[in-house]
Amino acid sequence: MRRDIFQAIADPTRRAIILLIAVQAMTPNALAEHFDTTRQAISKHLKVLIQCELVKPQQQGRQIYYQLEVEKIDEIDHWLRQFRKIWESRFERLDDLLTTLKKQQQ
Amino acid sequence: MRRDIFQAIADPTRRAIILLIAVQAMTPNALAEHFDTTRQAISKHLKVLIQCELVKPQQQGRQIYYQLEVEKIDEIDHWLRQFRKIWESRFERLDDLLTTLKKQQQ
DNA sequence: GATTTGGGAAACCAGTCGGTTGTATTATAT
DNA sequence: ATATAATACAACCGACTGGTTTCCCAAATC
Repeated sequence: MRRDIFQAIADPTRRAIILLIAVQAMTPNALAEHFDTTRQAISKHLKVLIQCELVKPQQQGRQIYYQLEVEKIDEIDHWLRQFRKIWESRFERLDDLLTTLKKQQQ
Repeated sequence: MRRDIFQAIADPTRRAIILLIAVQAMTPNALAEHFDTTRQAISKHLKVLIQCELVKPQQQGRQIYYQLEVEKIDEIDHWLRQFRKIWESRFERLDDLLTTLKKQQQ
């Protein structure tokens, strides 16, 4: 299944998970305590975050600490920068954007 | 229905729409030409974008030009800044720990 | 006034999502 | 060796998503 970071951060629970593990790596149980859902639901969210490489599991005994892959957050930044670049030069070169978009779709 | 900007930009077609109208306001028909879907599908995407105030319709005769509400994009930036603040303060805490350890060695 | 054109709204469909419950697996503790 | 704890995995469910098709409305054109 195709996962991308924008889909990953679309869910508010996942955004909260990201902020939590930004402070320190955490286990599913520890994370679940901060939410009003089951541990299994959190596990599913973590699975999504792993699939788009935002998060990395680190086994430690029978516990699994999930830690953030910070660099991945830059992909959001990248899109924002692309957007701002377009916005700032919005009166020039619509054609350039169109060819860029076409390439990205391929 | 509760809409938020993160859900809005989760869809790749909507992200492309945002980039397109960042250059200039466009009508649904004009937008649809750039995608492999029907005008109605694009209209639905625009509806989502309107609901979370990323886009504003502007009637002009029987055509409706959709234009971007740029400031709204800042909400993404805001979350990123919040995230980075947390991430950086994590290292500050590490620094504190390290200086504490250093003091203890002296 | 009839026709065409730009666009919205509704009904429908298959696929996905976020959640639950239940079961399986593995590491620690007794 | 057995019990317990931490977690994954699978099946299921209702809600939502992105898409299509069909229909309707209003503005422009003839």
